Amino acid sequence: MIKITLKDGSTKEYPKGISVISIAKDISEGLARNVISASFNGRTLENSSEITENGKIEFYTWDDDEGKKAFWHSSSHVMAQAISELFPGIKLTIGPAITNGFYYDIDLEDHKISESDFSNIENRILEICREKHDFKIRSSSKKNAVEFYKNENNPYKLELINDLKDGEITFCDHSNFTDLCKGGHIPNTSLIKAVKILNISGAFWRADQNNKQLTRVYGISFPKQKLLKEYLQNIEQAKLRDHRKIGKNLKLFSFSNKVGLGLPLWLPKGVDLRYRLENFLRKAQKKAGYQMVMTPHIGNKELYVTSGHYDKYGEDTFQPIKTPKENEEFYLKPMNCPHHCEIYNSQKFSYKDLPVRYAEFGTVYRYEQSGELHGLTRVRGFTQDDAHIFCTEDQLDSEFKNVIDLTLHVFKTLELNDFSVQISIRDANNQEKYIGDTVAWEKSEKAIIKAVKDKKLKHTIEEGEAAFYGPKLDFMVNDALGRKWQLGTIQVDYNLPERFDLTYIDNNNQSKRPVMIHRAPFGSLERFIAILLENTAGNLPLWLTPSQFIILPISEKHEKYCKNVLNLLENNEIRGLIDNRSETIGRKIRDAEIQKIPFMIVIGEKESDQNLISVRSHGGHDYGAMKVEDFVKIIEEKTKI
RNA sequence: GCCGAUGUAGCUCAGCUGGCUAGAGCACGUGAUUUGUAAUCUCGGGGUCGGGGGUUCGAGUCCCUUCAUCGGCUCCA
Repeated sequence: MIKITLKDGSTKEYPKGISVISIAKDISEGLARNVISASFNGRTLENSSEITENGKIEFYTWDDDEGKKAFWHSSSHVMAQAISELFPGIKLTIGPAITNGFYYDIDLEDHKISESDFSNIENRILEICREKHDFKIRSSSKKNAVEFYKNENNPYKLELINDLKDGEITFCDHSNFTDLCKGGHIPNTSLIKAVKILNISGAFWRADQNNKQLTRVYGISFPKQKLLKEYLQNIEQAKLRDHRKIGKNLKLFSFSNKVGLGLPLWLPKGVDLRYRLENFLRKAQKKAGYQMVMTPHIGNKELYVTSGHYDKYGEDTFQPIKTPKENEEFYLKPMNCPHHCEIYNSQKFSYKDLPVRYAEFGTVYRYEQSGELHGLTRVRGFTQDDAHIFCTEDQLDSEFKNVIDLTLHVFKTLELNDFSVQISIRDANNQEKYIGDTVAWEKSEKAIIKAVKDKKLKHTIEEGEAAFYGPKLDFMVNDALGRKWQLGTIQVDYNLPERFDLTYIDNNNQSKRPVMIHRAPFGSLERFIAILLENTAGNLPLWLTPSQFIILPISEKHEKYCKNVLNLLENNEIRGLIDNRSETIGRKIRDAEIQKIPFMIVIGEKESDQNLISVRSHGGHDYGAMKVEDFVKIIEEKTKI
C-alpha cells in the first residue's frame, strides 16, 4: 500500500500502482468526470499514470491553469499531426502550451502556409479529435529516440534529444502520430471540441536570430464550442480598447509617415493629459526631495564612450550627427543618465548633500526595428519621467524603498491595480552583455532583492533581462489584449558612478563613490498613457481627463446662462466646454457620450429660471437638477487624489 | 529586419469571377430648424482606389516591386 496526500492535507491509502483516475474516482464521481491531468510530487502526470510511491497528488481540471496547459499542449500534438498530414515532409520542432492556447514551430521546407489553409487544418484537427484517440506516453532509450528522428530526418528533435539524459526521454503517441514529449496530456483527443488556428508568424529556432526562421502556427482549443465563441468575442471587445483607436477618436495623438515611423505627434488634448500627469508627478517628486533638471536632446560621442552606451549601442542606433566644419560627432540621447552624471559632476558634493535626486522629463530616441514599433507602446522617440538618485551606500536601501513607495503611489492614484513586479538580473552565462565588475553587480542585485522582500512585494526573478549597466525592478502591466508591458522601473547602478568618476567627500574628508539609482515610475509618458487608455477604455480618471464636463444648452436662448455656469465652474478650476451647435439635445448627448466626457450639464428653460443645472454622467446616470455649488462639491470629491 | 495578413474620401466600410464619368454612412461646409437626456432635415465639396512598373482593347479588381499598417518573432520535447 502507498500513502497519498491530497490537496487539503488529508491522506488516503491505496494499492501500489493505482492510476490517477482511480484515485479521482475514489474521491468523487464528479472529480473523475472533470479531471484532465494531475501532478504528483510536483511531476506532471496523466489520468492513466500509475503511482508507485508515497506522495502528494493534485488534480487538474479545465478550470486550473495546469489543466488548461495539458489541454492546450495536447491540442498542439493534434495540430502537429494535422499539419504533417496536409503538408508532407515538414519538420516539427517544439509545440508548447502558452498563456492563451498553444503553438507549434515548424520547418515547412518548401511548403507555405497562409490563412487560407486555416480552415483545412481546423477541420482535420476536429476530425482527429472526434476519432477519440488516447494519448499514450512511453519511455524510450536515447539510442532509440535518436534513431527515430534520424529516420525522420529531423535535426531539430535530434538537437533537443542531445540535451536530454538517457532514461528521461519519453514519447507521446496518439492515433498513428508520435512526438517527442515530456508529458502532461489529457486522456484522449475527444475532449477537444472546438479549435481555432489564430495566426502564423516567423519564429527563430531556439529564439536566436542567427538560426533558421521557422513557421510558428498559433492556435487555441476548448472543451466546449461556447468557450471558443466567448474567447473570440472577448478579443473583439478588447480591440475596442486599443489605445491607437481611442487616441485617434479622442484626438490625443497621431502619427505621420512624413514625420517618421515611431515618432508620435501629440495633439492639444493629448498634451493637456500629459501635462496633468507630469504635474501630478512633479508635485509628488518635489515632496520626495527631487530637483528638476533639463538637458539637451543630443550629446557628444565622448559622453557615450564614457557611459558605455557607445560600445553597447553605437553601431545599432541612429547614426551620429556631425558638425559641418569641426567634424564633431553627436548622438541623439538614448538615455538621460550620462547627462545627469555630468550635472552631478558640475559641483563638489559633501556627504551632507546626499542623496541628490535629479529629475527630468527627458525625451530620448532609440532605434527600434520597424517591425517592433507599436502605437505608443514601442516608439523611437519618447519622454521618460526619469530621475537619478546619487546616494551613499548606507542610504541605498531606504532610497530604493522610497522609490518603490513613490511608484506604488503613482500606480494606485491612476488605478492601475493589476500589475506584477519583476526583478531582472544578469545572465550569468553571458557576461559580455554587461559592463562593470561582478562584485558591483552582486551588490546591486542583493540590494534590489532585499528591498523587494522587505516591502513584501510579490515578484518574479528574470535572468538575463537586466540593463547593461545594472539590475532592475520593473512594474509590468497588461494591455487590453493581455500583452505585458514594462511601465515603472527602478535600477541600481554602481557602474556609471565609476565610469564618470563621480565622488563626494565623506566625514573623514575622504573622496568616495556615490551609488546611483535610475528610476521612472511611469517608465515613459507614451507607454504609460497607452496602457492607461487601454485599461480605462478611454474613460480617464476625472482629475486627468481633458474636459470634465460639457454644457448642453437646449436652445440658443440659454446661451447667456450657460456662459455664467461655465465661468462659475472655471473659477473653481473645473474644466469643460459648451456645445453651442444648433442640434437637438439627444444629438448633443450622444456626441458627448462618444467623446467620453464624464459629466453632461443640460440647461434649458427650467434650469435658467430656477438657477440650477441638470447633471448626467457618462454612461447615463441621472443626477437630476442641482445648484452649481453642489456640482462643484461632487467634482471636488471625485477629483481628490 | 524576418514570417503572415491588410491598404478604396478625415473615419468605418461596399465595389462578384477585370467592363459605364468609383459608391454609402459618419465627419466637414451650407441653408433651414431652436429642439428636454445616445443620431433633425436640405444641398454641397472631398478619392490619380498606398506609390511605381507590367499584363490587357480595358485594371480598384490580375502579376511584379516598393512603402505603410496590423498580428507575431519572450512562453523550449
